[in-house]
Amino acid sequence: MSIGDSLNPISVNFTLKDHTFEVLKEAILNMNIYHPDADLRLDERQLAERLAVSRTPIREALARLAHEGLVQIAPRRGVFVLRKSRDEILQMVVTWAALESMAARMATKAASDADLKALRRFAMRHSSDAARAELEEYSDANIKFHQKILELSGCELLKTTADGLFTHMKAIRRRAMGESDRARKSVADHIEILEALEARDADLASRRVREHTMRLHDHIHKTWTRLENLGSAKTEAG
Amino acid sequence: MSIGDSLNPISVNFTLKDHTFEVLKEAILNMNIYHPDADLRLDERQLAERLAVSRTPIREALARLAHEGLVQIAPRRGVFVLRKSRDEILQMVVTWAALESMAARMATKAASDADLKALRRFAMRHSSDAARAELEEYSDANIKFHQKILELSGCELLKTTADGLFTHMKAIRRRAMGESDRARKSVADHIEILEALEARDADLASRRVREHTMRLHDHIHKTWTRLENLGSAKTEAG
DNA sequence: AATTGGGATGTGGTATACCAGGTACGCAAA
DNA sequence: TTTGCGTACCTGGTATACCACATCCCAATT
Repeated sequence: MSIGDSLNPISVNFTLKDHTFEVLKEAILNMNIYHPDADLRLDERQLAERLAVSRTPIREALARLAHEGLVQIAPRRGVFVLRKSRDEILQMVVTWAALESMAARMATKAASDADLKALRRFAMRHSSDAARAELEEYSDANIKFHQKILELSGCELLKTTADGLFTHMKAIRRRAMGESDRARKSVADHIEILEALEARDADLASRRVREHTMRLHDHIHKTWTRLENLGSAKTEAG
Repeated sequence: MSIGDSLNPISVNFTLKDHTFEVLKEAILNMNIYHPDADLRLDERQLAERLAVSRTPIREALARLAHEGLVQIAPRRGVFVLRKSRDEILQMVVTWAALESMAARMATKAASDADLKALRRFAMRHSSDAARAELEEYSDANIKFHQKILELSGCELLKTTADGLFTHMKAIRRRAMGESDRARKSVADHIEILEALEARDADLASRRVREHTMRLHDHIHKTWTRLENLGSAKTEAG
């Protein structure tokens, strides 16, 4: 045994551009973009100064954010955080449903029994006291359940593509979870999805995932008439 | 009715970055990246000089290409055109199937009778002589048919997301079209999809689109054992 | 002859200066 | 008071210089 056995390559791929991207993304997600008089303008020079880097990495990070749909770059006018309209959110839910239902279909073949057992264990952890559980916590677990299905499909691209929507879905699901009796119903749905997966029934698993997500779609369609309310929770709490 | 109704903002968003992106993308797609000794390295400075712009717009274009998966940027080592493995191509087909089958489902509700009539007219145009038709031409029509379905879903995000895969799918479909009896079978599939749409049968339309695309998946899975052959057609022709 | 260490060279990463287009505001004229 | 215009300033777009790291080559050493 040589010393090399315990040595792994150091992460050498660190770039300011990537770091800046993460920081900005986090900042945007944590700011209340739906507050009526929130400041949505991002100034390249100001950000550069604030993060103590030059404009170059800032610009590349902003370009990436623009590609992900978080900001809009208006040439010579400014960079603005993008408010999602209700319709855009609905489209994201539909697209998510498309990806995850296909993932479920494939998972009935690709996932091992051990995988499904682990998934069931994970889902059950929150089944008994979902209503009383901390919403924030359950919401995270909820998201994770859906991501797990995407992983179990064995198709990385499905997950990667969904991850692009993940940022938005996280906020959406959290918001919707607190409404009416959705948390309890959600748990029941998850169990049914699990059973379909365990039965290796591709059509059924696919359908249940789709219908589960589309219920979120319908819920948003009915209740989120004005999007400005999206960010109000945080505002009122603070 | 005011004059404003017929006035759209003039395209003032021309930037070198965008233009560079298009040019590079076109160039990459037209080069035979699967040729065993193709030069896959892209040099920022060389490209800048060749296109008579500075490195800045080149870099932003390359970053975008990297995000789309066409190139890989290795810090301080170089930018390389990415060869897709068979497995990655298969994943793209699966993801495409997920998006388009959902689109078909929605199209059964969102598309107007006139839309479907136009789609049928379009599909029929190549039905009679698909086998004899110029493959290149039919392949384009084939892609267009699928894109139309995505459009008819009324969900822009579905189409946008699929467009990200479009670049690759185009090459894949074209390559696969010339093999065995796929062209003729493809036409028959399209007609069946159309009939499901016209019957406003969401489940059926969704299933037929999925199975149609997954047939492409299976075909590739079986026949494309070595990916280097992907680019050989052009090489042999030239 | 094989190995190794250092420097030359090339690459993308970053910082910065400058440019052109866009906005806003104030002043002047009607 | 309203309208028109001009200017000052602000923004992102672009060009360019410099930096740190990766690689390759060659000479010095064993």
